[in-house]
Amino acid sequence: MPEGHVTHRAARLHTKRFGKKSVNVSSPQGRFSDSAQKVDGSVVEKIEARGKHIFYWFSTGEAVHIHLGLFGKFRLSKSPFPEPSENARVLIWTDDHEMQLTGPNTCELLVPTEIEKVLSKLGPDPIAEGMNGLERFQTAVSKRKIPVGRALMDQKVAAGLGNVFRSELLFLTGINPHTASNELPEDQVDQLWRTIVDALKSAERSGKIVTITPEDAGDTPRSKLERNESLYTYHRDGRGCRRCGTLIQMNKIDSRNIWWCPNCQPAR
DNA sequence: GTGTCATGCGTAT
DNA sequence: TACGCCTGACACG
Repeated sequence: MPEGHVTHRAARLHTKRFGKKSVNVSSPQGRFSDSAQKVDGSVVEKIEARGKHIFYWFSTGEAVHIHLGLFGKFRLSKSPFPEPSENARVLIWTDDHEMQLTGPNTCELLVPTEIEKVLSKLGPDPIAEGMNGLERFQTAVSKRKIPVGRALMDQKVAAGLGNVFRSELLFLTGINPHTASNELPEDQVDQLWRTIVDALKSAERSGKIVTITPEDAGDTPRSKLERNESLYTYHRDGRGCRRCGTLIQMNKIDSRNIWWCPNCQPAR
C-alpha cells in the first residue's frame, strides 16, 4: 500500500535486518532470476528510498530498483520462514530474516548511471529533504497551470504523494482541489509543503496515514483510530465532513477519484 | 467461481 | 483518454 511513507519506512526497517549483511537472493516467481543470481551472496551496502522508489545497493556496485506500483507488497518474516508465495518476485534472506516482494510495478537491477536517470525524474522528497525541499516545491507548483489536485500526483512536484495524501493534504490546508496550481498564493504553497512534510514523516513513523487532528478525533487517541476514522475525505463521499458536516464530494481527476469538502475547501 | 476495486505509472492513440 | 502490467481482498451468486 504504497505512498512515500511506505518506501521510507521499508528502507529503515529493511536496513536493520539486512544492512551490511551478506544475503541470499532468489526469485521464486522467476521473472527476476537472472538479476538475483548476480547479487546472490553479496553484501547489502545500503537501502534507500526516494519518493515511491526503493534502492537496494549491493557490494557489486549495482542496485535493485523497486517501485511497488498499486499492488506491490513487502513482507518481512523471521526464521522459521513461511513458504514463499509462488508470486514472490524477489526473496532476500539471511539466517534470521527474510524479505518477500510480490506484485511490484518495477523490480530491476541497475547500474549507478541508470539510477541517476530514475532520480532525475523526481521532485523534492518531503521525508528525505524536509523543509529544504520547499523552494523546489514552490517552483514546481508555480509553473503548473493544472488543478492543484492533479499537480500533487506529479512526482516531479513532490516525490511520494499518492491518492490518499492528495485529498487529505488539500483538506488540511483548506485548498479546493480544482484551484489552478500556479494561482495558489505563496503563503498557501508554503503551508501546503509544511503540511506534506509533517504528514509524511508522521506516517513513516507509525506506518499508517492518520491525518485527523487531535481536536477532531474526540476522546479516542489517534493511534487507536480505525482506518475509516483516521481520514477526513478519502473514500468518504456522501458522508458528513468531520469538521462541518457538509457532504464530502468526489469526482475524478485523471481517472483517479479525489474527495473534498466544499465548505472547508471552497472554490476560489 | 467471477467480478470489482485498490494508496501507480509508462506507453500508445 | 485508453490500455496494459502487477496481486489480493472482498462482495456476490
